[in-house]
Amino acid sequence: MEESNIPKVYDPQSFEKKWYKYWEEKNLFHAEVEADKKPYSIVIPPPNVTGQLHMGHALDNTLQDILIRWRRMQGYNTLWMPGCDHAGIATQAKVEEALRKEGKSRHDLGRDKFLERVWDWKNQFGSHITMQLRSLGSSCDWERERFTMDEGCSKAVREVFVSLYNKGLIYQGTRITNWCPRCSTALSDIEVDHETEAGHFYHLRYQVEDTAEYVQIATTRPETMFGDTGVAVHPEDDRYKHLIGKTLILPLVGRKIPVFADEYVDPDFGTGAVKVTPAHDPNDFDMGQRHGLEQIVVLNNDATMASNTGKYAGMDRYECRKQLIADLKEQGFLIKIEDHEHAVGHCSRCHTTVEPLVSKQWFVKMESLAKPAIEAVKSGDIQFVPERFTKIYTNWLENIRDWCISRQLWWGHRIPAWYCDDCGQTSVVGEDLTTCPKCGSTHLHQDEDVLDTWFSSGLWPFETMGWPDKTPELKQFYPTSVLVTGYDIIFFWVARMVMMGLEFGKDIPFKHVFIHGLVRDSQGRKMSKSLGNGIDPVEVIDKYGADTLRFMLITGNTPGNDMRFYWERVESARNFANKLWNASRFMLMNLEGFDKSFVPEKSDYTLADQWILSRYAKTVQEVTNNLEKFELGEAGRTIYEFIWNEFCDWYIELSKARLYDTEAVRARQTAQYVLGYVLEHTLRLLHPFMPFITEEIWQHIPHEGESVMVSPWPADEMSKIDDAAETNMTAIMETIKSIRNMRAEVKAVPSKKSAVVLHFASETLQTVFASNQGYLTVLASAQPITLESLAEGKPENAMTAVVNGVEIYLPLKGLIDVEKETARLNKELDLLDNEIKRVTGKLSNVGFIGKAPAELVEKEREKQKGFEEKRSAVQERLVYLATL
RNA sequence: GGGGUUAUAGCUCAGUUGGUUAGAGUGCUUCGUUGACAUCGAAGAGGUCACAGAUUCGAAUUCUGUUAAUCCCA
Repeated sequence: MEESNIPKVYDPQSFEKKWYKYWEEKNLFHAEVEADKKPYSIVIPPPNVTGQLHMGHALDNTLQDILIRWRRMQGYNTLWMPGCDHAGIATQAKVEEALRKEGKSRHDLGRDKFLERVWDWKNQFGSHITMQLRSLGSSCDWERERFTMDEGCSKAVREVFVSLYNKGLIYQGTRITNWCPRCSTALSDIEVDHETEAGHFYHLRYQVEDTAEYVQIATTRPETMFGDTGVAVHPEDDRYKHLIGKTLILPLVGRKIPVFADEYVDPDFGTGAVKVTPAHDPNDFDMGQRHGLEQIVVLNNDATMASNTGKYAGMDRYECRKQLIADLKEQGFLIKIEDHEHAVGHCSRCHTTVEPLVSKQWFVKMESLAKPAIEAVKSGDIQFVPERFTKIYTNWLENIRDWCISRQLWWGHRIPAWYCDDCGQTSVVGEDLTTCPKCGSTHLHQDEDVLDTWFSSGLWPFETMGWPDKTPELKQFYPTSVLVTGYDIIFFWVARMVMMGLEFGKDIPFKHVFIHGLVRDSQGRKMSKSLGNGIDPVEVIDKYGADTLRFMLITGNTPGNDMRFYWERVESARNFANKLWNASRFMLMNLEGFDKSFVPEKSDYTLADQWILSRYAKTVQEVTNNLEKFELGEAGRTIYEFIWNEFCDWYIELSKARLYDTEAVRARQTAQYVLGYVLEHTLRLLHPFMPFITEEIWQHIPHEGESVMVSPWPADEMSKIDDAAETNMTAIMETIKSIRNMRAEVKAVPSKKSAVVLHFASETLQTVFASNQGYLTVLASAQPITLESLAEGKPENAMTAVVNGVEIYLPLKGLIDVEKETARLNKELDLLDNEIKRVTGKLSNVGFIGKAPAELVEKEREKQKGFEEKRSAVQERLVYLATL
């Protein structure tokens, strides 16, 4: 039989690990392909393999786990596919940092040895984050765990690369890209964060050849001057029209560059004359293409000045700027320096200022891939939750530019391109190449670069299911049901998965995209390492339990919005767990004599039983509806309120009399039954949110089955809804509150009971109260209780309150404080007057009567009646008081 | 420059197709512990729903504008 002596206080440490192990041992997370079962699948947003769990992960995975556990209980064949991302730059940087501590660089080791080190690192620390996900309770199918660098994913990546290349959608080109001097690699456009910085406008003097005239050029980056190959002006700019076609002399350098006209130039910006450096600025690059200008690269990959910059060669870019300005000033080329705010690009990984740089890179042509991806969302095949993110997504895709996918790193999927040293042929093939298909030479070398990490992440929904093979997994679980992720990676990841999914998975990768916000600190700042304001979710789990963290994360916010982390909110969630814990304890302590086979007859149910069962049934409906709408926070709040405000605050109290009376066996058994039914079913409702505590309690109380996590989700409880019981119980509860209120007003001694007289408007209500008056005694300290009809004379020396259909009198032994009582009733009168004024105004408005739904008008009429009845009772009382 | 989000109780936030006496948690005040829980219970104070218009019989909720905060894109 069940154990009844469970600890007095909720102690998550004592059972969380145990249950996770139990679920894994019973293999409850695992999904087999079962063609006849309805599938529900989610692929995890793969965390960085060497990373550690932060609040964002905790939120993201809690949301996924709730959906997965809920659908699993609903009977779906449920797959949550876990895995990690190899995270090119981040992981490589970590290993390089470790090497640096040994005084080495990756170049000292060489590519192969370095990669061995990375794999060692991955094997050593790679399971760290998945262990942390387990401690959160994530019910992932660990048997299927994947890694973006594993064999299957590598195969998929090659397949996709070769296919896109053969379709002409991948090409190699010498173009301007963003270069991070610290990471020493090219970046895609979205890996650059633009920030407004305070900088300067340097006004320089460029002399017109063979004249005394000069053109004033304003630049924010004078050091790129060495790469200038022209100066552009707007064709309609009268100030410069006469110079178009003329030649300028580059200061200090003496090189000759042309003046040309281009619509791009904004005559109102700066001086209206722009120095053009095609190798170091994207706009200048475009102008250079239009006008056939030479590209002169003047910066090295580490952001020092190139050898073609004379005495500045080797200097850091900023050091050079300083020196150069000094030199220009000295030689009279500097006109002035103005303060100027401008947007500067930073590496999203390391925050170093990026350099736009011309280099040879691989690109994906986006236009034809983006089109169907836009269409899939516009047509509603893929739906964003909340809907507003649709616009963000489509706007980005509609203005998309080609995607630079090559990275000058070692850790990642190496580009499957081979170059023939003899004939120069480039071959892109799926298998490692040893002979040149063109000339048969064996002198080949593979492209040194690796692919952008997001290239393989983009294949995640289908590469994890065995693509390119036609696996049963793909057939059953692709497309996945929903993707859960933060709004910060819609471009990086979501959009790319949609494009790749449509192109290669031959279908959308997921039906819904459920977007959440960021978890910020209590001041609303982003949690970050540099600020040191991050809260470690593992610390919260250790101190308060995973259930507490989960519940805290999903309540008190709405989908798509950021939230703040407060320890007070953690405590509040913990208190809720403790409340549930103790409610269960209460039940276990009163289980003696429990008969599993006992089922009450309809006539056995008390009003309180009918009420809580009805409330429970409505809770099931509401929670299920909210989950279907992805309103997980609302769903959680609904269960919270049911458990705390209805089940604990009222039903448990109402059940006590029957439980303590061991003589009336049948009544006691009915109470045990209802208590057990509601608690056991409520635990199921709560299980997706708080898996551990619900399992721990569920296993203690009477139950069927091996785990609450695979017990059926409550459904079809409609027959339990009983509106009459709810109305009657509400009247009793309102009456109890009124009596408590009055007792508090007169500072009644808590241990002493008060006599109460109740007058009823209807006989039915009087009967209901007659058979339930014990509740008033226990919960409102009312005794003796006199029940009379409204027609009876009113008690004279008494306090008064009115609830719908009931007038409540609290006769006082001594004289009542006429002044205080009058003030209290006058306040009540004011309140009622306001309400009556409002309702009457509404009801005398012909527009309202005519246009509002009849049901609503009727409701307002009833309200009016209720308010007026109360008012006259209060008024009558005031008249009486005035006579004293 | 373009776009998004937010503005409701001291604080953090709910309020989902327009109709509630505008809610919760936390904090605050008063009272309460021999039988689930002080990680608790009871009672209470606290809001011109940012501002100005518009639509409507009716607006915290829809629309427009203003202000402030914040984010994304360029």
